[in-house]
Amino acid sequence: MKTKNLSRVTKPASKAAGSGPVTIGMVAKAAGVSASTVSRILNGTAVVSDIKKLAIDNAIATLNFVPNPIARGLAGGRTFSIGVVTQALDSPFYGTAMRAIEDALLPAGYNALFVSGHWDAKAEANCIGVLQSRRVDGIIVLTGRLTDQALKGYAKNQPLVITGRSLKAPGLFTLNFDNFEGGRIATEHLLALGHKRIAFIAGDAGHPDANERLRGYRAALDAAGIAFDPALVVPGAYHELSGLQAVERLLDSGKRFTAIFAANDQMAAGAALGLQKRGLRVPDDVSVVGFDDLPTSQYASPPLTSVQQSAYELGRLAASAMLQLLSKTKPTVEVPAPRLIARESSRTLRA
Amino acid sequence: MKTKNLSRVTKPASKAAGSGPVTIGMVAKAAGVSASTVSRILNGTAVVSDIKKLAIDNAIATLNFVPNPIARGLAGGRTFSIGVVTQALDSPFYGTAMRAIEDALLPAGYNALFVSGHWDAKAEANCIGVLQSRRVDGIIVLTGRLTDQALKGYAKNQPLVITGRSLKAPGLFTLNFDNFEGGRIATEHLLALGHKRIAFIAGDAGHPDANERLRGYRAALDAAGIAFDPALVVPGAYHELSGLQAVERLLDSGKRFTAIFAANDQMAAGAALGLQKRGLRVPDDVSVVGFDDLPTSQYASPPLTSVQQSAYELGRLAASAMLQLLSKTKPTVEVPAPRLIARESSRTLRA
DNA sequence: GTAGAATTTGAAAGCGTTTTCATACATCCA
DNA sequence: TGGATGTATGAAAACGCTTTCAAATTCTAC
Repeated sequence: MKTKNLSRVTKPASKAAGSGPVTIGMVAKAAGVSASTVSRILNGTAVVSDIKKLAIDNAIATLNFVPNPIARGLAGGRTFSIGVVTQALDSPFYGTAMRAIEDALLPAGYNALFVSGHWDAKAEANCIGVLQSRRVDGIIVLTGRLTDQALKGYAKNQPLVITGRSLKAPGLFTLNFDNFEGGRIATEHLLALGHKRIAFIAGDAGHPDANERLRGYRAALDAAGIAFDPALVVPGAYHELSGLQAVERLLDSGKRFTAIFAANDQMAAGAALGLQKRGLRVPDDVSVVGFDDLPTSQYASPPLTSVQQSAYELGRLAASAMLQLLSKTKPTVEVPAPRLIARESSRTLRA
Repeated sequence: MKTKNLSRVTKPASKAAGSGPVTIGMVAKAAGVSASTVSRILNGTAVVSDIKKLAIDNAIATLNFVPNPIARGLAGGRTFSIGVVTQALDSPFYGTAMRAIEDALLPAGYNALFVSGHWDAKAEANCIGVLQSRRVDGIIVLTGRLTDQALKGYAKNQPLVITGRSLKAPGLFTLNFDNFEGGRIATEHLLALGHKRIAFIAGDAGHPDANERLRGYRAALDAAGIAFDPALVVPGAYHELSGLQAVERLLDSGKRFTAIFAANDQMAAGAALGLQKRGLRVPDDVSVVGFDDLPTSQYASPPLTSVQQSAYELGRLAASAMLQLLSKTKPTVEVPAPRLIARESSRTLRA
């Protein structure tokens, strides 16, 4: 009764004389050894004679045995699952990163547990609580708002990989994309096209990424000998609507500009729409550059020039760093440098 | 050593005299009862005297006890986790559905385990295997390619909720969006605007949704007394690029058309881009209608007319159906009817 | 050939719950 | 008052695995 709906796993309904799922004990019996020995080869925790190993491998194969992760978790303290705190399950950027994480973890025998923090430190803390209660073996935090201090604390409980910041602590590995450089090259691109009045739609101020991108924008301006004009910087919130509103505010202010650099692609899309609503063409009247290079940006109308920040790569690296952390080796991964993908939303300034 | 990195959960580091996580035994001792009794009030499986209940509740609160889901899973056969087979972790549509599922499951004490099937029956079967091995209490399959037969089989092992098809079997609940009606109203909308030559960019042929949408398109045409023209139907694959390619094929064929109905928004976006690349304006030269009403479609240039299929609602309903299934009540949820959201990508046919 | 070390193995003790089973009371009705 | 019911509780047995511990075996070296 208790185990009624826990059936054997891989083959919905096949041989296996007994009833219910096949256990390590059944394998042991079939192979003529003890359960301990089976466990040992399962985990590689000790050498067993070749003859027994063969018999066990055989029994496992014929019985179609799959170890029960729940029992494994209870007994061994490892669940072979990695918690992933993402900010939004439905974000195109993080979605891609999640896919990469899954792709990297599954072959290693780990499962990912995705939860979303909704860009809120409190919710994130909650997420981590949930994940810890599920006894995940490690946690990957995609960006997020938790303080460095809190993160360091969590890292004491299980390995932690964090993107979007730089931090050093035991059991913790950070993976930081060079947002400053990204902001710089995007601005540089527009400058090279002859633009001098470049508006910047900022990201959320509480967000380190956003601030770095702004810094990059200013650095490029500086390098070109163009004075920074605060009136050309408008706040945004990383979603389409805020990009649209930012453009309206900009236009209403009467301030002149020939290009817009938005701190992410979603705002850039909103900005492009806002421009078009006011009868301005992209890129003929105003050039637009985004950040992130979302998959859809390639198919926007017009296709959006953007700073490539490969979400897939980020996720992949985060996952492999976690795997390395779990195997007690020092992670060696490194985030690729930002790259500008020029498309049709930006063009040389018309004379 | 073994339990070194499994710490208490909610408060990173606080009271709790002993070491490591607090267990049901510690609660029992603190409350002066047996572990069985604590378990009983935890699960509500038996009445306990008010006096003891109070003492236990108290002990739980002060010790900050959180039951270990792993142990619960082993002993009780329930893991309080629901597996979700999505097709793509990074799809805007399914992303939203996943968010809804998480939103609905978390308050009920359940966690979602997301895995992706990549639109491949074999991969999906694999996913289900993984989920079953994790002993999830139920599985939600978002659309997917598995056969009805296979699904019925899986439903024998644990409750199953499936979207995108209609099927009856014990332990199984389906949630079907009316794709036929959606296809019909989208086409009707274009007809009402005066269009007569309406191209259709189809979805993947192996996909019931896609076929239903096509059926709806044909039905609307029929009702308007317009002959169906196979040359106006081009295949697509539900992503932007395929929409773009479909338009190119259409244009190259020389076949005349004044409107395009794409079987999803992503293809509609690609189609709009393809049109613009060839110097055709949307909606002035060609009207475009999509399907799904993705959040970003509102901010496309121009904003896309689409059939609203609320992914959030779908996810929410799937989750609550699952919860009902788990509590042995017959699910009562029903999918809302399709609704057309008219935006600027479609307009009356110019004389 | 044997003491001692090294290696392979199995029995048994957990891991933290749920659940069964039996016990100790309280309650009821005649 | 006494048996028959019923009800609240605790002890102990699962759940399926890992891991410790000690025994059994094999090897090494003198």
